Amino acid sequence: MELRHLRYFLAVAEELNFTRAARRLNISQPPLTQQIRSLEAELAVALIDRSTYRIALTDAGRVFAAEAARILAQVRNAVRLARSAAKGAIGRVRVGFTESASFNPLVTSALRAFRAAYPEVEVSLEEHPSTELAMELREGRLDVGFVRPPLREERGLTFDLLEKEPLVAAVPGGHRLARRRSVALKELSGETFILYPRAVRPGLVDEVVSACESAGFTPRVGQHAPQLSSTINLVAASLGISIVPASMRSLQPGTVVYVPLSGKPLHALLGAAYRVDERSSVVLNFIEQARAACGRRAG
Amino acid sequence: MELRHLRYFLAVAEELNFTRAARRLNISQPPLTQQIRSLEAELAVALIDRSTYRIALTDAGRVFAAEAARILAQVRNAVRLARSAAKGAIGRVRVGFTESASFNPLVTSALRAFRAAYPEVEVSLEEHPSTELAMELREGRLDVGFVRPPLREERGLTFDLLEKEPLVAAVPGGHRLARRRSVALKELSGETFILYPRAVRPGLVDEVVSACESAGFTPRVGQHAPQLSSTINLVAASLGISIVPASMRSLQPGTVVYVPLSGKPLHALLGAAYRVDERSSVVLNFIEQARAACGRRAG
DNA sequence: TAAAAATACTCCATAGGTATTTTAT
DNA sequence: ATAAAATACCTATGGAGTATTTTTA
Repeated sequence: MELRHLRYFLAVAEELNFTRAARRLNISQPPLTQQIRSLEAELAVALIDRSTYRIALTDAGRVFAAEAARILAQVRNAVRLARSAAKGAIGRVRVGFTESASFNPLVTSALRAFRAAYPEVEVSLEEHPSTELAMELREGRLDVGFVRPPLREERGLTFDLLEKEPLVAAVPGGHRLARRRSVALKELSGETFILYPRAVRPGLVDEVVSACESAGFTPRVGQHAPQLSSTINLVAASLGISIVPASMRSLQPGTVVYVPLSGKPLHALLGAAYRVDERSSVVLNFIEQARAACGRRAG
Repeated sequence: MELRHLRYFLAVAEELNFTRAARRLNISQPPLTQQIRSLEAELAVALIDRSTYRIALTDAGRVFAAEAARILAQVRNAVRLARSAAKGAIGRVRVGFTESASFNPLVTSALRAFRAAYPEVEVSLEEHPSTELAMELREGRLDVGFVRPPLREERGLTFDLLEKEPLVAAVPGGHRLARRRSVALKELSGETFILYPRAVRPGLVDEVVSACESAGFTPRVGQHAPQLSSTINLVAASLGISIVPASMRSLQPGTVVYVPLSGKPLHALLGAAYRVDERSSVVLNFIEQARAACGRRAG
């Protein structure tokens, strides 16, 4: 059986006249009769009652005509859906982000913009440590990652830089530097630092440590914190100070003061990572929206 | 587009390998490639990502494969439904009956038996005066009618006799004949009769009137009742007596006594009427069931 | 290099056309 | 007598085959 049989039979069922149906189908009457007969032979069911002058549908014919109409409608719908999917207007995008990225307004505004532009696309969100994100992306369990470079292994991944965000010092409320409008990096040389394990967040740690070394000292690490948010909690508990991306300001547990750094600006980079061979329009549209959100923010 | 394209594409989508898919489809690989390409050309959408060594589905391909699977399942279902309908196992039968037939246990047991045998068939029931039933049947608004002959116009209709039911006298509770085990027709010559208008129920009226005339008197009609059930109500109110089918015994409003008639038996006929050119298996099955119910009752 | 898809052709099955007959009213 | 479906026969499109080349890992 082919769709041709359904199209032809539906025309006959609607016209109840082979000659008119054939005209409507732009074929001649004999092949139409032929096709309907072969359909009936395949089903082993009479669809048309030819015993009367005006042909009529049998019970089976009525049932089959209704089904044929549904099937043909579903075929039209399948075409529509495939075209939508090709344009990236339907489908799914699996987005991952590191904890620190989740505090950045750019990430949330990119998500908002994408949902508005592509309401039919399902967006799933997952938080992972930076090191895991690269693996999830390469192995196809995630499509896009909001990350801070460098990724542990960038093979097979593209990184689009979205934002260079200043780093600021985070100090407890009562700290000697808490009232300052800005602070030079070397003024922190005597402080106890709270940092995250290098294994899980190499980019940010390397940036901070090498900057301190440029300023002439090696930061004394009093405590490692597994999460950026727990870093802030430990700072609030006066266990030390830290250096964090400016967007962390939105996090205010107890009394933590964020003091801009003076001197040579230090930045945390934020961007979107995705597979170099990514071809999904949904995913490419998502990255496009993220870049656009970034442009609006910059401009 | 033809179902062939869907079948072929689904095989490729499942195997992710043209050669294996072709083997599964019992065709060679080049025509399969050819058909998939022509499908993609018609949709103007890439369904398969051929840029890698192992081919992959595009987003659109995944969507289309899912739709293709649904469509093919629906085609299989359409075939199944058409075959069911041809056997008369699904569909609809519209049954009409006269008021007097509705009191007959044969009618209700035929309906019960049919519903048990063909649970998927929708049965609609309508009550109409005998004269209307014939028209409804001939014009195709009903499929089967439980009627008492003669139909006003039987052209185009077949009548299957199901039962010959004795007629009995219906008298008020206090009537002189109420205690009798049986009564001869001529004993009713002095009574006032309650009959139904001949226009709406010719069969029964003619039977009764001609029987009375054979017994040597013309029944004196005191009252016409539009319904058989109102006839019984009028008898209960002592406005007269009547002669009704024995199955009316199930109707007992107030005190009405049904007395068998002695002498030459008088019968009301009950049967099923349907179009002579009826070809619906559903309807033919229904009539078959009615005859079977009748046989069980008789045997 | 090996495995798989694409290309180039050949062939033939069958969808579709034309002419005509049969059927039902 | 007429309208419509069925039959008979023919044509040619395109689906499928074989052989080969190209591509990619």
